[in-house]
Amino acid sequence: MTPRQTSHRRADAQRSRAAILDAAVRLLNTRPDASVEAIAAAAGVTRQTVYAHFPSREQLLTAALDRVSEEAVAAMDAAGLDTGPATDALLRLLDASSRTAGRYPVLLQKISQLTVDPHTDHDRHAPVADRLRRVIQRGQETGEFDGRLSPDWLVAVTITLGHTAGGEIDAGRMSGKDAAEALHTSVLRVLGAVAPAEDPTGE
Amino acid sequence: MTPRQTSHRRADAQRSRAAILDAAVRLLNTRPDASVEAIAAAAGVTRQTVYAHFPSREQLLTAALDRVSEEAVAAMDAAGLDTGPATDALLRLLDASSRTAGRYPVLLQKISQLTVDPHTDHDRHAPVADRLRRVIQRGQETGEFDGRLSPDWLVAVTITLGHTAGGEIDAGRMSGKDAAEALHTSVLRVLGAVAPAEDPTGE
DNA sequence: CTGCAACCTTGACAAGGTGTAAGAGATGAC
DNA sequence: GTCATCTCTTACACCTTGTCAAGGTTGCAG
Repeated sequence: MTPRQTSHRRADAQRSRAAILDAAVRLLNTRPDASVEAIAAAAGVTRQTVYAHFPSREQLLTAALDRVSEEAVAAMDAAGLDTGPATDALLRLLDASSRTAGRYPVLLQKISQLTVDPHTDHDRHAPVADRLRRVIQRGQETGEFDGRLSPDWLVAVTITLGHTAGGEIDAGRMSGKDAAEALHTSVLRVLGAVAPAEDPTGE
Repeated sequence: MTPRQTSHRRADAQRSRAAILDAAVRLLNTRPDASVEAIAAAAGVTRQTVYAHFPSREQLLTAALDRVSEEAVAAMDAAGLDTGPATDALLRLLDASSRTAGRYPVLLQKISQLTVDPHTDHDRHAPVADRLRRVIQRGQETGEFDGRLSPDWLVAVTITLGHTAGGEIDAGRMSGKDAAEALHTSVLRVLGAVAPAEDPTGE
């Protein structure tokens, strides 16, 4: 039953899989507790077909998150992490992430935090975290950022602050512009950025 | 059916309610997806009795969280928020919160983030957030903290950073001591604390 | 263009969760 | 000791996840 994906016949199987993931991302983004049946229906497929591709609901969610994660990673890579001052690269990276995260507010805000397994979650965020860590480490080596806090902690903090900013926007407590500004300032402060432009976009 | 709690007979009803909440906190802390039946059993009560006191599973979780919240608020109030420099008061407050949060790691890490309603969640954290805001505002007024970021944002950031530190501990990626140290430093940096002792506990 | 393997679908089932209901029994307040 | 209040038992309807088997379609190889 399980499509073997590596062998003989996979044209329509691949198409089904893509349709399911597509529907999953779309539905879960507006209703994180959507049932497998609802996702199947939105994909124009039967519930059993979903189970033919994904062994459990959780694995389906994982695959959907991975898809979003790939999109985020692509946007980050397009931001040019290794060019220019680390501070600038980091801000570009934050903006790129914000744009992707802004496209899937509910999905990232809710689902990514109800993962059961801590190290599964860690693995999922790894590609994103790696890029962040690279920039942060570079900044620490060049002296742009303070080196007293460990890169791992700073990565976690940066991601968390990004989620916080997104949450404030979603809750309607901050405008997108204010949140981006507060996020920039806060991240730079935590990083101990020297000569913190403090607020390059403001007055 | 619903115990009226305000009128005539409430001795054993109150006792049942307390036992249920007690069991809920205890069980949910180790298994956030515990069923109502499991909670009822742990409380020495039937599932229907639980439903006699709490109309739905979600309201039960809310009540359990409120109980933990009260404990945290009590600990915070005992920390003496209005005495001494705001920086010291804030650090005392963080430690008090950490101690309470450390007692309910899973419950706070998981449950408090799968709340459905954003403003319900905001209300639940209100008592905690108010005390934080009071200290932060005091620090801003005395000039101990920088005033460029809004108190509301700083409150959200501080709570979030506390959750992050707790998460790193739970995941085994940081020791309690390291996490507390990183949390102190990070919060003070975001607040723009002047003369940041940077790390009063370390070397 | 025919065959066959891979895929999808229909239908049915078991297990477990939430929430509701009615009636009999136990318990505490007065 | 009485009676309202609370709890228990039993039963139900509904939804969701996950599994199974049998039959119908589709696409690729030859």
